[in-house]
Amino acid sequence: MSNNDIKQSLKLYIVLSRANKAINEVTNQFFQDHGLNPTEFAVLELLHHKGRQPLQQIGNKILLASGSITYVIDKLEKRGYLERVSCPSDRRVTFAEITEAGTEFMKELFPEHEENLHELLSVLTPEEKDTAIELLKKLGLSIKDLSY
Amino acid sequence: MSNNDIKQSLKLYIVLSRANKAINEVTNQFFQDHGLNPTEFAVLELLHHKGRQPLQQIGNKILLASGSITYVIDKLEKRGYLERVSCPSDRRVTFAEITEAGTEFMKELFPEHEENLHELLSVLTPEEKDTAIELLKKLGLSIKDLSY
DNA sequence: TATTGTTATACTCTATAACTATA
DNA sequence: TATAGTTATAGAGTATAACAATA
Repeated sequence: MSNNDIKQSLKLYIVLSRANKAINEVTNQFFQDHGLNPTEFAVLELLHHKGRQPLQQIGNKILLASGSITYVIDKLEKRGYLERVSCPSDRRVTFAEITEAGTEFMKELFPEHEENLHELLSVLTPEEKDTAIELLKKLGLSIKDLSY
Repeated sequence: MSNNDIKQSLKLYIVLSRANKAINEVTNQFFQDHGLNPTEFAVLELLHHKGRQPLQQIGNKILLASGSITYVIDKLEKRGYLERVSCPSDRRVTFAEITEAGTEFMKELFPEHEENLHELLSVLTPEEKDTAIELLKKLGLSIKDLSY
């Protein structure tokens, strides 16, 4: 493997990092303008799109320890965006369920989030986006596989 | 603009985020194995490749407030990887300069970092990497422009 | 007056460990 | 015994504001 191949990989890493960072700066600011941090948005998005979830599973999906989940869920519950619901069949389990207010909030927020992203990515044609999606998907899956 | 275009952009955002996250999990672990966090690696990399820098400018380049820069530079100085050098022509200014030990450290670390990345990206052919570089570079630059 | 860097302080987020209650 | 969630606690990293030295 040549030195040029190494440099090419480094270059790809740099442009990938920069593109990701540039997008995140915009989306994180958007979340913050609406009183959320990225973790909180991730939780609300999960509950909004996938329905109520046991706290444990939320922690697994967004990679957060149980004590940290309690903290995040507390904050969102205090703001009225979700509520805790006991599981009748297993009384150890608590679901987080998005409230009416939380649903309204996400119905407003999520399409705006999508449009922000669409605008940020507008320099690429639909064909270029398909190409990028294919390459990045292959890359992401491959790296996940390598990690196991 | 159609709903499908919006969904395509969302999809691109998701695969981009995931690929980036997958890479960062590996590189951050690599940094941590060598006693550094990503910010500290970024500072050392800057000094290693671009030479000594006024503290203020380091803060600008890696987006850190002046009080936080003092904290990071303190930590790296205590480990012997850099030292503070007064600027003779403007006595308000302090440079951070990488030491011999820091240089040796980076001469060992950086090629290993590059090889790790190369392996992580090995699922893509050189041609695919060139395509990805071109698209992501265009994307990153365009978003930066949109922010101003 | 403006700028550089330091100090002191506080805050946010996350992890860990001990605990309670269920299973 | 094992699991779900809470509580208490600690730590890392960052930001802010007040400050001293210098321009």
